[in-house]
Amino acid sequence: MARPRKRDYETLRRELIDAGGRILAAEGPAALSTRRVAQETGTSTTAVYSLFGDKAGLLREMFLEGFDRLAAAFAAVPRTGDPLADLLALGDAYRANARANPHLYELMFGRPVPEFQPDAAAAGRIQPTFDALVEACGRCVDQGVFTDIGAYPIAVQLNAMAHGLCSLELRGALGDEDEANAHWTRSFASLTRGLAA
Amino acid sequence: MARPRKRDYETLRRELIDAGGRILAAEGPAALSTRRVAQETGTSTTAVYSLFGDKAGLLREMFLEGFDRLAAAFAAVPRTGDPLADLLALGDAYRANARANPHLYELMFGRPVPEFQPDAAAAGRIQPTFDALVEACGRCVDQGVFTDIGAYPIAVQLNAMAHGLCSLELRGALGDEDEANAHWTRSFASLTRGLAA
DNA sequence: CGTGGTTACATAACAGTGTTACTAAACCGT
DNA sequence: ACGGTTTAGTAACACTGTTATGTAACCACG
Repeated sequence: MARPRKRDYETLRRELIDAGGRILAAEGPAALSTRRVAQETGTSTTAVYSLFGDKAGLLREMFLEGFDRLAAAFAAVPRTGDPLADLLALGDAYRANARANPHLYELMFGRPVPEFQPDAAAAGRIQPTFDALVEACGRCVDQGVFTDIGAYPIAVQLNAMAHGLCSLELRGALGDEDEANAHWTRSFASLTRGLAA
Repeated sequence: MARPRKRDYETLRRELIDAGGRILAAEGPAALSTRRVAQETGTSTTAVYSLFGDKAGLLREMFLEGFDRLAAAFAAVPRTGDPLADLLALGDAYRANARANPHLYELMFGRPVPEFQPDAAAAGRIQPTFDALVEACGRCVDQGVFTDIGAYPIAVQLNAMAHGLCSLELRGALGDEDEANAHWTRSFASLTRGLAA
């Protein structure tokens, strides 16, 4: 009935997203063009527009891919009997993910590409990963580690601190890796101490 | 000896920077083009390239303009006998400046425009405003408000928290203004409590 | 009082971008 | 075999940053 697709719909989709991620990581947002990702995957710009509708659509998928990776990193954090340690482990996972995918991190939490800013639907995908943080905070409250001002406000504070530190570190403002480590541990020590019961 | 300048060198320079700021605030980074700022100031793109060398050069000046405004906001914060109150006032000034100039804030601390990222010289201009924060932290340490882990590490923690909260708020992730206010006060209450002696 | 030289400025061209018509190609039901 | 329908690639449009080219304005000098 119709001309068959050269590649599987899903594989082409993934190839384009991956190519975008590779270009973004290797050469930054300025090099990320529809022609480039199309050429990189051996197809034409039409693919981008039929699959994603838009360059923003492609960026949206890369954005979501970034959150999938973060969610996977969070899921890999074990749930021990020490909720505070779990919380700090989540922070480490957040940081490691940001360092491993700096450009995706910028795409997710910065605003590096003017063509795209997360819509409500995309922002909704953030929720699950944030829920993991809230859940861990809730366990800290339940076990009396933190004073109960609500798990959500606590999560916001930790999130703000983690994001702020990531921003500074990715910008190189936290010195070398040892210094950055020290800033991270000190910062979360202060904050969790202030949150403690 | 030569054709005289239509406008004063400095005034044209300022007009271009202001036009850039206006466009950035009104229509976002996507609308910020050399043709546009030139047209807006009644001149041609040549002015941008002869004065700033580059679009990145114009962005650089806007970036520095943003820091000048932040520095002015910091300078307007009075120095009372209560260093902790002064510190919180600095935080409020930081937040107010970010809310008043959201696109400049993105240019300064986000990475919204791919054509430009702050070079070392521009980054050096950040120092004075950060020094004001370090100084206030130092006074807190001196008066025994904070445990002495060093004024600089303390400033980094406060800076990270402030930037993290600003990012979340500008993204609309902190709810309406009342909720955002609550998050700000709670967060700095926790952090300063954790830093307290 | 011309006139040449030097500088300022504007226009237009170049390469590259996102985006979208248009056209060719390939399959499958008839 | 053939025709209809869907896919995919090409090329065009309007835009971007950037640069080269041409023109206009002034002043020193003859």
